[in-house]
Amino acid sequence: MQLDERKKKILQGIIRNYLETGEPVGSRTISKYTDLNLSSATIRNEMADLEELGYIVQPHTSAGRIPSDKGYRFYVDTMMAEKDKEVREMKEMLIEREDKMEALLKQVAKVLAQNTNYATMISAPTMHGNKLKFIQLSRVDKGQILAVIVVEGNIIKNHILNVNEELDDETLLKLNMLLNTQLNGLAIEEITLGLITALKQKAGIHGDIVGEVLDAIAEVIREDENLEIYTSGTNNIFRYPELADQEKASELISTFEEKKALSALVQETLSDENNTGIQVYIGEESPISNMKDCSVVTATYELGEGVKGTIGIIGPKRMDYDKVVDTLKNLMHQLDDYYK
Amino acid sequence: MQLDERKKKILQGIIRNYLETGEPVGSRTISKYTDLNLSSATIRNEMADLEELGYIVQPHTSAGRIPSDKGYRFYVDTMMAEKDKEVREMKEMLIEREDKMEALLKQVAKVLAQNTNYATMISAPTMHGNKLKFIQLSRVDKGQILAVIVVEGNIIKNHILNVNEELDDETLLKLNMLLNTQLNGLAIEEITLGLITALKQKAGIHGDIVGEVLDAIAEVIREDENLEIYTSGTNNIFRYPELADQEKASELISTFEEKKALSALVQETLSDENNTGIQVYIGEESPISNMKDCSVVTATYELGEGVKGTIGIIGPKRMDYDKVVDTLKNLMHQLDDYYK
DNA sequence: TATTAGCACTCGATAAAGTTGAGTGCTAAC
DNA sequence: GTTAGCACTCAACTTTATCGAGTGCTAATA
Repeated sequence: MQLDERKKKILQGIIRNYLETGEPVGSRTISKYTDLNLSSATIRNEMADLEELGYIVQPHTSAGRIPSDKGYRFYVDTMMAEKDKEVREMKEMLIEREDKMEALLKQVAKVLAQNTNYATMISAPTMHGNKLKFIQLSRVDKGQILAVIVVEGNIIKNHILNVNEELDDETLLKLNMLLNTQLNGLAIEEITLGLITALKQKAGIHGDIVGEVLDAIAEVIREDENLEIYTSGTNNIFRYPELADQEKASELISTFEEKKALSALVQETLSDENNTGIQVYIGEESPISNMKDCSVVTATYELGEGVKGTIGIIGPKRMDYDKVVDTLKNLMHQLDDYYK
Repeated sequence: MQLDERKKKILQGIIRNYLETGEPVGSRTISKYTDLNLSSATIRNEMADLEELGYIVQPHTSAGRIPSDKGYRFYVDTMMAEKDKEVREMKEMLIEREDKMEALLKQVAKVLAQNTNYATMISAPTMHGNKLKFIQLSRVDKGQILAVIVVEGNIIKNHILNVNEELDDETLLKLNMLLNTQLNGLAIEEITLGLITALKQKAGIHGDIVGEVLDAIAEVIREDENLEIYTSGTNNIFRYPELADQEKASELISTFEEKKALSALVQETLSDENNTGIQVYIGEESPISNMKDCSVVTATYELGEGVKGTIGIIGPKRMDYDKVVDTLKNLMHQLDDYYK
């Protein structure tokens, strides 16, 4: 049995209606709701077929039908390339520019949550494959050296080193020269053990400090691995009764708080090769088991030169996929423009 | 009518029992629970008195009694200066040192939440009254200058300035010298308009850049005003049925997410003059209206020289005040040791 | 052959009625 | 002052009844 045009229309009607109301959809509703002019009895027959095909399910014997994961998948896959809604409000809100990446990301998460009424997350861009742009050592105190490390994409990391020896200005200058000439322009992966040894040797008696700086750089990478994730709109889950019961809500909220779990989602999204930009995970498809009752829509944004991050929207399975996808697309263009 | 010794014992019994069970406490329970050897009838008489005095209330006619805010207040005020429990586990967890303040604070919030089973928050230390320690301008790119600002307490802020003019190394060095000699050691409040004008004049044609750096410093302060707050254990509120219904949970969770509201709490705590270190807000006493069904215990920590922050524990009114206070005291010692 | 009207049936949701039991206040006796 | 005893209260829970949206199936219709 195949999905003919009429079945598609009915399925679409069921899903649309369910997205709106969150209640199981009965045959009579569809009979009136669609422009097919069929009686409820006919619809019932078709619905029985659709159920057999696995697109819809009955929560209990005498109830209407709700979409199965397969049904949602069908809907998302086939019926989504149309609309072009305005998200002007968002544009305006984003215009309050923020120079700091962190603040910007938080802002994005917030605006997105407000706009969609779903929970949102955004990961800070990882600097995988990125190049060191600048290193600066400064003495801030006796025995304390501040190392500032700038990576392409203007991601800045600070690190304070405690040193025993007193360093005079001249030595510091030399060390700075050395580090910058040797390391700038290198991708983090390119800093090999051989290079490190050579560097230490050149630094002579101050090899220790060079070692510490390199450790700091390594730490920057390590830190980058358990990446920063900002969330917002967590309490939106209470808008959807199917997620709002205590057990589920508690689970979801702790998932949001414990960013580690979310990073699985980020990794999954970033690692996808044939990435068209936007992905939809429905129910069990999600890499996070706690989200089996949710759908997750993710997008990858890029701030030039491989600096990539992920935006995610988490809501009930009956989320408004059209709107969410549009919103994300729009947002990605915004970000592109922003870091032009 | 006054609280005699027996009434105190009964009140204490009621509160203790209620803290444990969360259920209204009846006269028979107290009759058995305490070592007073009184019948339930006598207890009933005493309980009627305690109710009249406002220390306990009946949720409905034929139920046991629960403590009123006044009852909790009495309990907290009088019965809290004794115990000395071990919080060894926490000590161990904290030993995994983190060099970055931010990570440390997050860690503290998390450990605290795990230890107490309440929701926790911690504010990053404000640098009110603090002194500039070090300023460094570096060229990271054509037309891009990185300004690193270090304040006492080793709080580091980065700021990228976009400049039109090309700056050569020598000029940069001069500017660095100028800024450091003129500004280092000054409290942020001491940078007056007069000083700014003088600085710009000295910088000559590069006055603009000095202006921008000062703006950045100003921004550091501004940023400091809407301070960083880290939270953890939000989902612990689901452990307490009296907070876990949808409406309350949703409100509380959005309060936690919207850090602005929490900052009211921080301000309140920090501004309290006769601060003995730990404060308890019961129900309506809290500066955050959404928390009228909670109790909040706050502590002020200090990392030397006026760098102060706030730790807060938010739970139900029937929270285990003894344990929480102990834990906080202990933690404050830890932090003291840490930044000795 | 596809569609539809009709009907008996199912079953969650809601309401109504009944039951239980912890807890109270009051009184009278100790 | 303390306590035993008793009638009373009332939230919580259980049981029963009712309702109605929705179904599957059958037979009639176009």
